[in-house]
Amino acid sequence: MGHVDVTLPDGGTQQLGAGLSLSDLVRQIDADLDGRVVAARLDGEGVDLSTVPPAGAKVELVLMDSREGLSILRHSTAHLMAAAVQELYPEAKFAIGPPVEDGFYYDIDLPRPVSVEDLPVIEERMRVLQAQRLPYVRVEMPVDEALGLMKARGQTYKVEILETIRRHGTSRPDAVEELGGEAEAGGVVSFYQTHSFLDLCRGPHVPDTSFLRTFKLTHIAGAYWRGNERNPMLTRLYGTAFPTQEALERHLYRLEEAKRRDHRRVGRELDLFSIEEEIGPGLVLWHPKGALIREIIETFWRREHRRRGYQLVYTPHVARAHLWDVSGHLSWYQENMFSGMEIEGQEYLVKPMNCPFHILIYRSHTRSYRDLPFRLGELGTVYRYERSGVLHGLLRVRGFTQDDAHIFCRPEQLESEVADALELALAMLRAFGFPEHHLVLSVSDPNQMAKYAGSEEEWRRAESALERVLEKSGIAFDRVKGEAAFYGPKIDVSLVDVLGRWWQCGTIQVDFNMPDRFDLGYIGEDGRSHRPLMVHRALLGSLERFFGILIEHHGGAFPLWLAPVQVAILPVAERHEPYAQHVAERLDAAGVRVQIDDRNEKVGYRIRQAEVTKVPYIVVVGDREVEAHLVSVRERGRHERGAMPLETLLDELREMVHPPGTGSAL
RNA sequence: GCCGGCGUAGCUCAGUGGUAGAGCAGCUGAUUCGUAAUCAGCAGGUCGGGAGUUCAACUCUCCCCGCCGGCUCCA
Repeated sequence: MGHVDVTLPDGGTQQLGAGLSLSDLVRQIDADLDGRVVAARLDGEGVDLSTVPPAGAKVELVLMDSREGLSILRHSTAHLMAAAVQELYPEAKFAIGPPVEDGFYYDIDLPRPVSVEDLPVIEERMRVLQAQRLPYVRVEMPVDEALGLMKARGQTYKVEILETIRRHGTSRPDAVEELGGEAEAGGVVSFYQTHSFLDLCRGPHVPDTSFLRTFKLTHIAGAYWRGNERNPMLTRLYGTAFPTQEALERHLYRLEEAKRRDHRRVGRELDLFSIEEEIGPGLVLWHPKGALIREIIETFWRREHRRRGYQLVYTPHVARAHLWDVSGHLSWYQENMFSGMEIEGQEYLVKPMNCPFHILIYRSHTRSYRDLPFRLGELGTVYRYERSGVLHGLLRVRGFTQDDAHIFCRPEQLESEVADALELALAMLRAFGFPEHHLVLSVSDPNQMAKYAGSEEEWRRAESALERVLEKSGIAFDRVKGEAAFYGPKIDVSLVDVLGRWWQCGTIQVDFNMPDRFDLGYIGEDGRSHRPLMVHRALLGSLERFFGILIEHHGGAFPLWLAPVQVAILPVAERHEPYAQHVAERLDAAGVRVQIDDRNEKVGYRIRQAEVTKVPYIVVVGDREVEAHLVSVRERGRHERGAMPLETLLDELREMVHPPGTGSAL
């Protein structure tokens, strides 16, 4: 018997007896790895462990707890779930069942509706199957044969997928370019057999069900076939799987943590905002404490913008239909606009965006090149019709205030304007406690230049200006082709919150369309009229949404400068109230937001109240403090710091109660 | 919008066809208290809205409103 030499990722080689599989290789390398390796990569291609490697192959083992291994584990679990569903519902038709961020799902066309009560039944069936140590057997066959097989089994969705594959050589024709062509039309496809469930699937999979450790079916949702609402609605069964019980428990804990921080819950508990059915969905009431935080955010925002040469404006909430016709909103945005109202025979529409108003301010005078860059900022409230199913607390609403600005500049000023806007965006986010960001550059699709406003030359210059800004920033960014709006390329800024979630907030967009539509101009050094460039930008996005994110990030325990009540003062008994009043006045004079809690309750009760409402500082004053002119300080989160002179506390608070700086101002 | 679930007091939730309940919050009183809930009493609900079935509906049916989880992260 001969043997083959395989190369391992560490550069070493292993000899493997001819005809032996990768499973044998794993056992040969280290018996401890057996069961922890779920699949392998052969020369970069994912394969099952049952594969027999050819001589000279480069082998990488995929461990269960790696990102890739976890996906395979979940994907295999999705097949197990499908096998269980097929047993319980023989007429079920299967669509797709991929692994996702937190687990996996399978979209299934079921003969009757199922609810969460059915999940334990399916899960139980899965456990029975799992215990049988069923193998995942790979079967390859020509596309035509596969089509015949799936047609015979009535698996209409699989038939559709196979027809796409036959036509395009891949299941996703739009991705052909990225994948570099993939298989030739009329090629071979693979199936995986688990118990009686045979599924069209590229793989790889774990060798058998004993590799699956701990899984849980989580919820059910509807999902359109191929995400298109003209297609039939399928039942999507969600589940998750992990290599260990502890990992599953960590995941469940994280979900609970997210629930604890949910801004809808915290917003109610801390009395920050509400959304009332009588007013309408997606329309927000800012209660006094929430409004106070918003006011602090807005004041900070205005200060930072003035420092950087923005001029702040106010504009109306409605405008004549004609304006929206000129701006083009009526033709490409009308379905998102609140319907119009008629006044004196004229139709008026509620604004979904602020740009036309800012443009008219620009156009209200003849502008000279000396006026540029001309930066207009506004906390502008807009209304947009969002479909009822997508509304979500403060994060997706119908009425919201954008921290909007429009910059009119000369082409040669574009790069520095975008750089300044990006710098401001990042500085603002850092100030609110978000040090980590993600940047995405969206550029045109060179194959579809016809659909874009502006010339190819303008696009090329703008895109390279944005790209240079990003490169100089030193922050990693993704460049996505074809994601630009028809009117110009853009940079999107996402923040990363304490739970590691990404939230897109900021956006900086070049616009080649509006200046043309409104025929904007400026007089250049040559005395002739030129078209200015226009940049739309928002940093926080919308105040409503940003507030929601901020609540969840801090779990309601806002940093000192944002806390609606910064210091709670608790007199131990009635006779200490005059002293409490004195302390409050001193703090108030230093710009600290204080509240005396002199309710007829024990100190412990009031401390609990202050802790529960996330007040950052608690000051207790009783006989000892009155006598020695001290304050007893306690910080949010159970730190009792003992008595200190009022001056000491004042010194500590004086700086921190105010908004932070944002570094380099212009 | 669509699929599934939910809607009882300000909040969290019991109540499976026969006179609407609890805890917290609120109000009143007592207590004057030292670092995460003092005690007692009172008040609070067209059971999301409307129609129907029934001797009788929070409970069963239908319509509407709202909320929650989702609606292509490559077969």
